[in-house]
This record gives sequence, structure tokens and C-alpha cells, in this order.
Amino acid sequence: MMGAMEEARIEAAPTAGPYHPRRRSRTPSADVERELVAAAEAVLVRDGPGALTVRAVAAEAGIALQGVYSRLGGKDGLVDALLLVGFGRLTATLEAAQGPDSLGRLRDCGRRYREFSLANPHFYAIMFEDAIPREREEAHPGEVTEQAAAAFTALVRVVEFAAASGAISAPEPTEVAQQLWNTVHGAVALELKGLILTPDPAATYTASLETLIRGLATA
Amino acid sequence: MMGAMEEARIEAAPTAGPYHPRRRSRTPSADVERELVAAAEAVLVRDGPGALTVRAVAAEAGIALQGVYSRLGGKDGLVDALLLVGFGRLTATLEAAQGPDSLGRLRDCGRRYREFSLANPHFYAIMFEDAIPREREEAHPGEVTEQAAAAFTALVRVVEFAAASGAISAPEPTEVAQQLWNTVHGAVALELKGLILTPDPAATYTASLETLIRGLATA
DNA sequence: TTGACTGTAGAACGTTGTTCCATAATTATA
DNA sequence: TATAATTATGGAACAACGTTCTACAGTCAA
Repeated sequence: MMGAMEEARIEAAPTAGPYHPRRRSRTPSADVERELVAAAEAVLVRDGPGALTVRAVAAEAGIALQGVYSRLGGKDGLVDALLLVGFGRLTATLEAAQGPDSLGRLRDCGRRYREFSLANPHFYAIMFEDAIPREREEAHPGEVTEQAAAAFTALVRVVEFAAASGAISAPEPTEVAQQLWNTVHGAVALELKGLILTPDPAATYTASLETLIRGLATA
Repeated sequence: MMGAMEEARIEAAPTAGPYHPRRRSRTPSADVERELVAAAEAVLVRDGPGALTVRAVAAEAGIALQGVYSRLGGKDGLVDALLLVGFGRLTATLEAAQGPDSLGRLRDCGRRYREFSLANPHFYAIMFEDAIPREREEAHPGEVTEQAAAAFTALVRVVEFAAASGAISAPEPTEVAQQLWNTVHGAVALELKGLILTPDPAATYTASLETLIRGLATA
């Protein structure tokens, strides 16, 4: 499967010594973690969550297996690093939402949420569906939780903006943002599992969002 | 871990023969599949998806490991059997929805959906979150898909009833039922993952449903 | 009763996450 | 720069997992 690639890292074979005749190259210490996470992302995107094994990632990075444990604390740490990347990108995607008016921006935010999930289905799966079961029962590190909360905050901002303009009623923006999250997450989660039983998932998604906006409209 | 239980199935040791002196009891053929699925449910409910191993289920049932393969086609078949049970129960739960009027029945249906997911979190996880990764890439058998569709049909019926009474507008009940599913699934999926960031998840759930109903109200 | 079927126990295989080790290359210190 | 402390490497090894294969023996049907 990986064939002759690893031979490139053998720099020389100075003597035909008995035990360890060949010199080994070594990844600079400062690069190990970054390269492992980059390799993990490549494996995840290319082959999906099921193919993300510690050995596959180490081979993809050209780094010793042990590096995953000494630098990232094992597979769970590797996945946590990917979660941080994923939630960071989702946050950036949602924060970039814009539109001609406050409702247009809310609609764009919803559209971006779906596009992110469809463009990054494997990322979305590990972020929201535990597509890679955790080996140990420990909770995610605080950074991951905080980045996930940052994505939610982007929704709160959009809701606040729409409420300030009077387009919707949101006395408690967090409550309404949660309703928005429920709707968009439910829609994309079901779509990723093939459980949108209507002919046009995109149209149904838009309709769901419009129903929400109508339900939130000022009386 | 299972200690002395399996000794109970050794009925006698008639002779001190050299190789296989002990007589073995045998599960009646007609019972093997049913008992395996029952044991799998017990393990799933008690210990969660991560503990549902073929060996654990066979031990729980007191049935030889091989039975899972000869009767159910392996772990995936075992999980499919559980999915069938789970979707069947969800369908029954939703079909039992009732209320003083058509909107009351819709509200009860939404309430029942959440209660089912919170009362059966491990079932919900394998039904909607692939909490047990499939070993082979094959699709679920038709029965599973049909039973999942039956659960959705229960939602369609409730929507049709509400539309017929004029409480909501649903020219295409399937479209509206899908919007309802998006909302309730999104809410419970996020709640099961601890991602309801409002103080009172139950209240936010109800509010989400009310916003949906308001958005679907007849103009 | 007899033969076909099939559950049982056990071993075994490959893959997985994980740990440990001696070795050697890099990095930091004096 | 010389020396010491770090740390990446490669390999073996472990337990747990899904899966397959086997001889054996209990059950079921002709």
C-alpha cells in the first residue's frame, strides 16, 4: 500500500554492519504535531472517519507511530485537534455571512451552514455525530468546547442583528439562536444520512428556514 | 467478568475422557436469533454502543459466538436487527400521539419524539448517529429503511390532520412533515450531545416547536 | 431410527489502539 | 564548540476487536 515511499528517508547505508547499519532521518520536533494533524485531515477528507487509524495517519505523515502518543496523547488527542480545526472553520464560515439586510444575512448564514456540512461531510460527522468513537471516556478539552461555542455565538450575533432591525422578535437572542441551530443542524444531519424524504433537499432546507423566520416574525 | 455463569450449562461429566468429556447444552435453533437480539438490546441499553461487541452479546445470551454469524450475518446484522426494533418503537410512539385538537396532537407528537430520544439515548444514537460504525459498506436491509419511513409517515399523518383542520397550512404534507422532523431531530440530537446552550432544554424544545407551528399557521 | 442440520467450544487470523524498548538524531545547555 | 538532555525512530509486543474455520455433538426432520 505504501510501497517504496519510506525508502526515501533512508539517507545512506555506509557499512553493511550487523545490526543497525542504516542512518535514519528525523522529523524536526517542532513540526511533528502540525504535520500529524495535517495528515489526519488528509486521511479524514480522502478516506472518511473509518479510515482514520493511528497507523494510517502516521504513515501519511511519514512520522513514527509513537509520535501520535508522545505529541497528541493518542487517537483521541488527534481527533480533538481535528475538531478544533473543524469548529474553527465552521465559525469562520458563519461569521462571514452577509446580505442586503438583516434577514438576508440570516438567510445567508443558514445557507452557509448547509454548504459547510455538504462540502465537509466527514468533518461534520466527527463534529456532530461522534463518527469516530472515543477510546477513553474523557471529555473534550476546553479548547474544543470553546470553539464550538464560538460557532454558536456567530448564530447569536446574526439573530441579534435581525432582532435589532425589527425583522424578528428575539427578546432572548440565545433562545432564538438555539432554535435556529436546531433547525439547520436537524436538516443537514438528516440530509447527510439520506433521510430527507422530499424530492428536493435544497428546497426543503430553504423552506424550513423560511418557516422559522415566519414563526419568529414580529407580531 | 462472567465468572461462573457458563458452568451452569455444563450438564454432566459422565466420563473423564481424554478430550471432550463434558456434555454441552444447546440453545434450540428457533430461539437463537431472538435471544441474541434480546441480549444485544440488554447490552446496548445497559452499557452503551461502545460495549456492544459480538463477544459481549454472545456471552449475555449464553450462546456461542458463531451464532451471531450463522443467524444474523455478523455484527452488522445484529445492529440492523436492533435498528428494526428501534424504528418500530419510535413509530409506535409517534402513532400513539393524541390531543384535544389537531394542534394538540401535533404538540403531543413532538413531545413524544423528545421523550423517546431521552428515554432511549443509545437506541437513538445507533438509529440516527451511526454510533456503531458498520463493518462492511453495505446498505441497511430494506426492512430497516421501511421501518424508518414508517416513523416518518407517522409525522406526515399528524401534519395532514392539522392541515385538514385548518390549523396550519400544508399544501404538501410531506414537505411540512420533513420540516417538523428537521426541527425535532435537530433539537434532540443537539441535546443528546450536550449542545443545547440555553438554560432549560425542555423549554427551548417547546419554543422551537411553537415557532414552527406559528411559521406554518394559515395566513 | 437415521441422516441432515446446526449449535458449541476452541483456535486462529488480521486490524486496531496502546505501550515499551534500544537506538540514534536533534536540540539545548555549559 | 563540546557535552548533555530531549526526543524521533523502528520494532516488537499486548489486549480487544470482527471474523473464519474446525471437530464435535446435540437437535430436528424424513
